[in-house]
Amino acid sequence: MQLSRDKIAATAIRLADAHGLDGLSLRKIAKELGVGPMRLYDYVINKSELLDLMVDVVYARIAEVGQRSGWRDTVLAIAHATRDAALDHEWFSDVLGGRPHLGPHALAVGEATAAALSAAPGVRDLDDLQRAVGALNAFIVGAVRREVTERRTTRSTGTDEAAFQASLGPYLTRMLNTGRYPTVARLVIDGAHLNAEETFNHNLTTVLDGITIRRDVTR
Amino acid sequence: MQLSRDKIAATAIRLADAHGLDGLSLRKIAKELGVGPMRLYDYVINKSELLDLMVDVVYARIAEVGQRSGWRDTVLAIAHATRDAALDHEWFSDVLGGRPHLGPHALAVGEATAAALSAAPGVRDLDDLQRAVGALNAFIVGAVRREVTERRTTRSTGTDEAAFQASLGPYLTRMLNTGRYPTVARLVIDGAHLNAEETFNHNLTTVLDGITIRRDVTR
DNA sequence: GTATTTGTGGATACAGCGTACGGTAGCGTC
DNA sequence: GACGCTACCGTACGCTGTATCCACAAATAC
Repeated sequence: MQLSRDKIAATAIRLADAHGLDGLSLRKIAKELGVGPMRLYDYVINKSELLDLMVDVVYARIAEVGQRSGWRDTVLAIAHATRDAALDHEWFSDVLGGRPHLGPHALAVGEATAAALSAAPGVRDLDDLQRAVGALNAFIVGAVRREVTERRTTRSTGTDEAAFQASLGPYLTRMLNTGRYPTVARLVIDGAHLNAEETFNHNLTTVLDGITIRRDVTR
Repeated sequence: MQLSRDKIAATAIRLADAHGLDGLSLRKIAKELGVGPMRLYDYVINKSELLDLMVDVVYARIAEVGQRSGWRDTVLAIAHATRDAALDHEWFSDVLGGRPHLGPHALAVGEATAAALSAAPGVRDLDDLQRAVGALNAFIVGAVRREVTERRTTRSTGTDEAAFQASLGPYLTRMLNTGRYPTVARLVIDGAHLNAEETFNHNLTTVLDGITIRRDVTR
């Protein structure tokens, strides 16, 4: 079977989906492909480039959502596609924001985002656009990371409250019982019921609202 | 010289500051402390716990900003302290949002943030607070990561335009010259002049504005 | 004072990692 | 037939986190 960058990236993604980024090694990818580890270096400069490749494959999927009718719908679609991609490929969130995304599909997503935002009210010039893109991307990166991290811990601890109490509880409940973190305690105890997607949606709206507000004093 | 968790964490932080998280190893920390690598395991369960330790030391510094007069000043102070800390300890941004922050000082920062936000207009109940904290933290995490990543690439490529063109240019300019990314191209070419701190400030205001808006239809 | 237990620091070892390097087999060209 | 070139391959190096064993010193028991 003939190797190729695409095939290598595809199996790397499959392995990373299954065992996380830490569990991913060139040796395992090579073994999965039935070749020696060094064969991969004929197609890829080093592991970091392979990661870039994997990332851009994911961006390709995000870029598929294409253009919607209005700027807001487009932004919403891209944001949700990014979130969906990160939930399918949790390792993606580990890399989000941590390296420049310069692959062709990543650039396509960036272009679509920027083009949409440039049509938003409150985005008057290039500086506004620069900042709007920054704010939106920052939120998406942070929100997705947060959600994936949360999902991982609840998966490792178990979903029900009893298991949670048993694993993180001893330390965390002791901490919260000190009374030094009353607000956090209330959030932890009472706040678990919120739907993740709804929260993402709501906060995305929050950020977009902030962007589209015309402020008189801009700083 | 007597070892301690604090001393280990301190030297680990120093090494990580100097050589990044990838360049950090238990062996190097031990050598720096003049002991065998296995000694560290008397104070720390594994490398991951050491990382948690390091993270909480940084949060201690962030927590120092304490309470300001109004909720907004408090939030601004915490956000800026987080940014400052990440710029001083770039590895901190690699970890931001990627693992639960449950150390005492991290909880203190979370408490201060949540307490401040609970006094913000537009935050009416616990659900609002939960979402506001999420939105704010997401933005901070994303913005800080973005800034550190950007700083790293400009450092590795060189700051002036010529060096940039030489290192990333061949690929990136070729990409941008395809004409498929016109908006991104304009941003890259024209947008480098913005001050980072100002941008952070501006976007932070944007997010806070979004939070404090009272929306009639909340979803 | 001697014997025995206990704890503390060190050295060694293992499995796995990314990747540098040297060798070999096939093949087109003189 | 000889040669250089290219595509493949296995081996090897230095590094990682960490488990395990071992020596020695201090403390306790008789």
